[in-house]
Amino acid sequence: MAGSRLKDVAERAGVSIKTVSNVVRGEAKVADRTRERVLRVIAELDYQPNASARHLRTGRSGIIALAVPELVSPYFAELAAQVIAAAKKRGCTVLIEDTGGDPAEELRIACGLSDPLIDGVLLSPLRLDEQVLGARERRVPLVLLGERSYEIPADHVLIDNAAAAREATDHLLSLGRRRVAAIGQPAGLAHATTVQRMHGYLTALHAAGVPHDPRLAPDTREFTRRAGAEAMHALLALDDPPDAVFCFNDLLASGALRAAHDHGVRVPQDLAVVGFDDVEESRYSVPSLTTVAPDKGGIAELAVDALMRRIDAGALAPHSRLTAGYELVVRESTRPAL
Amino acid sequence: MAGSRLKDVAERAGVSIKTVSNVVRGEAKVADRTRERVLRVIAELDYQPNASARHLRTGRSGIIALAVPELVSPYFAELAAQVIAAAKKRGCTVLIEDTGGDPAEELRIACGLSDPLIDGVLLSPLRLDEQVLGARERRVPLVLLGERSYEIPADHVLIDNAAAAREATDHLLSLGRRRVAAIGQPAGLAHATTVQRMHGYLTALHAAGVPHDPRLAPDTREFTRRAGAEAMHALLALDDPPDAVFCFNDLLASGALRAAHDHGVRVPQDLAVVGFDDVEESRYSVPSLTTVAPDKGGIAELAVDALMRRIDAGALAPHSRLTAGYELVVRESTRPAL
DNA sequence: CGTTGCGGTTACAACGTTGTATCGGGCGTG
DNA sequence: CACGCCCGATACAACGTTGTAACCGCAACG
Repeated sequence: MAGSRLKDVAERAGVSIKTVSNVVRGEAKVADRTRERVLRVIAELDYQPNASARHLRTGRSGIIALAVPELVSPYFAELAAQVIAAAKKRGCTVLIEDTGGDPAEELRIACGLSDPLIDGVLLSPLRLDEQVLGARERRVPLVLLGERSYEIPADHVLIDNAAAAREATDHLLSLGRRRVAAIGQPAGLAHATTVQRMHGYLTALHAAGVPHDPRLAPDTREFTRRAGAEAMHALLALDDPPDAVFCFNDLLASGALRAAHDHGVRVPQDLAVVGFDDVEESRYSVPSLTTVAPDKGGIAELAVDALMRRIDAGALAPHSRLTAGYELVVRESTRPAL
Repeated sequence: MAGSRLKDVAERAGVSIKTVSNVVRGEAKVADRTRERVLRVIAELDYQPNASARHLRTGRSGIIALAVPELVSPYFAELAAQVIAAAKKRGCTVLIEDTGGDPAEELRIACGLSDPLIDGVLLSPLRLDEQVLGARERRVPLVLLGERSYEIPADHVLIDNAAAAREATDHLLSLGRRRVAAIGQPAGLAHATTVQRMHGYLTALHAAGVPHDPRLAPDTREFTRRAGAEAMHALLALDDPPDAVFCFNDLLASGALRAAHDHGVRVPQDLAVVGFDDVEESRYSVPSLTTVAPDKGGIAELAVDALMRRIDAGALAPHSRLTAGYELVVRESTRPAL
């Protein structure tokens, strides 16, 4: 039955409630004979622990929240799926929040949500100012996903965006391209991740002795297909348009491919394109997209582990900075046709 | 402070715990003067009700689960975002589960998850057999998303898949195409939604006097880009290949576009393509995709409303069958180039 | 033979909330 | 002036779980 409690099991097994509780959690010592009997009754009654009562007593709910800027963005959807899997492996459930990239919403979540049921939060902040974040009052265990520009008191999991961006740009340069554009430089104040990618891009250009033309790194409002298409459109309207472009994510790249097509520009012959994220659709686009593939599974595992450590350790333990891997996946958008 | 309880508020306001509880929920009568005083203290202490304690007492947690076959599938990600928004509007939170399309997992979820914390479940079953579902024991309030072939005792929200599929096929026929293929017919036993779409496709062919060629509706393992590409590949290898194809979702269509490109087949000139779902990427693919756009917002609203009614009404209330709208969006993949 | 120690078990209280029953006092009525 | 009534507020118990401390019987030890 659905509504069976420790008490029911205890009565039927002829032991005390606490003994059943001990068996369920495998904590204290229980004689083998007793354990077997209890386990049998548990199976018979299909006993399921009541999460709320447990939480009320222990302060642990086994629920963590994952807050992403946009769930409809394929990268975050893929990441969310990985986080759910990683959490399940560790016996907890994930509650997904969609901040819409709104800083107020992000702060609300960093402060523990409306819901005090949450054990901890994985936050992928888009625009949230790091200093505001550092000053937050309610200290819900928190792990940040993504690079941070400032030193802030929180664990975070990241990939080496600068190195990855440099590798992507190097790849374009190695094809002999010299007018290498970048799409993803934000109009206003910079998101830390973006800064890193821009930095990697500039470093690669510099190392190759290619001067940086600011017109090749147009301002980009958002990380969407539309914005990518608009930026590409503008780049192709230049007197001396680029022969390669590094897009800061795959959505931008997807929009860029689309715009190139509209202009009759051939990819990769006239324009080589590299993205970032390796979302699934990039393998099937026309042409398929060369992209930096962050190890999403690794990010999820590291993040969930870090959060669980933080939950156990309290706010005092030192903050960690964990780095996951990445890989440049070369596909048609930078490979000469056969 | 974070940890303030009814008791703290009560002491500070000089009233009993129960009075504070009454003020918080606005249930029983409280004198205006008392209410004001209590509200002021609540604000001062930033009191937040403890969800677990409340749930323990009332049996309501304010958390509903949404179970989808694959969160990484853009359609489900977009739907999930809509559901989260609809639930937030009604003051509850959504816990997302990824069943991986596994019938056992789907059944587990339909039976109330491992987590009895959940008030109710929105389930989008992929392969779960309806009769098994009807026989489930634990009656967690449940609303199904998607068409059901059998009469089963559960609320469900759907769109008229047969009519939508017919409209999509009619559109292809109206372009003068006569060898209209369909991608999405499953190999094994049929998913209800798929049956409906197949039915709509056949109805349209029949109404137009076009004979049905079974070779034009190849078996499809999964609803993925890869499967779409494979199916299209097979179709284009026929002696008399199709001049149009209706794909049962946008992922299949995306794969089909990709395969057409690989074969040097031009879309829409040589092959017109229609998808289903209207996921965002379909607006930006090359060529952009004509597709059936279900009203995802409407589906989410209807589903959450239905679930909340079910939670309130108990298992006894009659089951409802709610229909959301859809729309055929015509884009480049069926529109002659300018 | 009494004491100590220990493995196994139990009783009890608490977590924060809400439903039920009760209480007190001011008011209108007989 | 005594009575009953109703509004507003309160005390208490319960929801299902777990931490703490106590308990019991038995073996080993002094």
